[in-house]
Amino acid sequence: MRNPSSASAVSSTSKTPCCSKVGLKRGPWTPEEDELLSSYIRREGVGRWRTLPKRAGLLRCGKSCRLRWVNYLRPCVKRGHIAPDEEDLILRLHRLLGNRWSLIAGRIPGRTDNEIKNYWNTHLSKKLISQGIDPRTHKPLNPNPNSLEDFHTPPPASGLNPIPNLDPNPNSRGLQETGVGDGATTIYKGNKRFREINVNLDQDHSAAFENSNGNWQKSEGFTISSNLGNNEEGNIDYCTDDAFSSFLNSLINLDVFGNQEQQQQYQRQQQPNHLIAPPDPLLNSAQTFGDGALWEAAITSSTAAFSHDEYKRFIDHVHKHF
DNA sequence: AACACTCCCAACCGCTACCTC
DNA sequence: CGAGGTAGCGGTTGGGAGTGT
Repeated sequence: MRNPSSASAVSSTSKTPCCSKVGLKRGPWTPEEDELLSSYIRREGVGRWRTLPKRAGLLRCGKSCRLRWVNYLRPCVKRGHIAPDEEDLILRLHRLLGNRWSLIAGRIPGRTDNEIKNYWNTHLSKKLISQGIDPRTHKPLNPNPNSLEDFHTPPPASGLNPIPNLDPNPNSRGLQETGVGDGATTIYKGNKRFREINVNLDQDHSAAFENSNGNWQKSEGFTISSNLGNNEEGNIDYCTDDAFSSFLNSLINLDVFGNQEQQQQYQRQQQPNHLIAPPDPLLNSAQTFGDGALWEAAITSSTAAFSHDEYKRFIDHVHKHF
């Protein structure tokens, strides 16, 4: 969209981005270019982005082609408005993960990191600010504890809003080609890059609620449960041997139940003469985890079989924000 | 109708980590 | 082990659409 001129000017700096080469087109993609790229990838598959443009007959850099495919042309990309349940999930994931857009996107079927990032920057961050919440830390902008009631938001009209059923068609998101939207996402643990299979949130939800009816304390201990690994169709929706994924989902589920507890507490408080501000669903877990002791215990438990370095980056974030 | 302003989001940039030789 | 190439990430930009005056 920037620099809609057909050929970019070569940067005057020593940096020479791949698409700044003379003769390569930049700016908005035309339908013809989209078709060229789509048909080529349908034929040949993704990968080798560097040489793809030439082979596909495109006057674009590979980087631009990849972005166009990942963010727009992939069949599994879901267009349209972010649903309220998706928004709720983004908020919770962002509080857990920070600006790890690709990691967040990997858990919201059909949404790209770019889309989520844009939505966050244009909608959710402003929404949180309007509620008096720091969008970076999810903590009150005003640290004065006496002002907590000012930023508390009323509970959702529909009541509890646990991790939603985001995708009515479980087959609509598959394990496809490699790339950001391939049903897997790249995550960083320490200095290592890992490929992580997307979690089917529906499965997680059912597992979470199953636990809630029975023994959801399993989640608290972040035990890596093999029960989460398979669904009835036998699809690999959950990477059972990826403890980090399991751990993250445990956090999400724990977040849900943190909300549940707070919501129930709030409802109990909604008796006459109990005009206490409702708990902010966005702060519940922060409050639940309080000084981070529970996080520490949970992380220690869940990482028993893994090196500390692998989780360091994630834990740093957790400690920073909780 | 014309202009100004704001918002949205597709696309690009710079950086980092991994891979290959 | 180091250099170069590649892929992917988060941050940022800016044109177009929408809205207000």
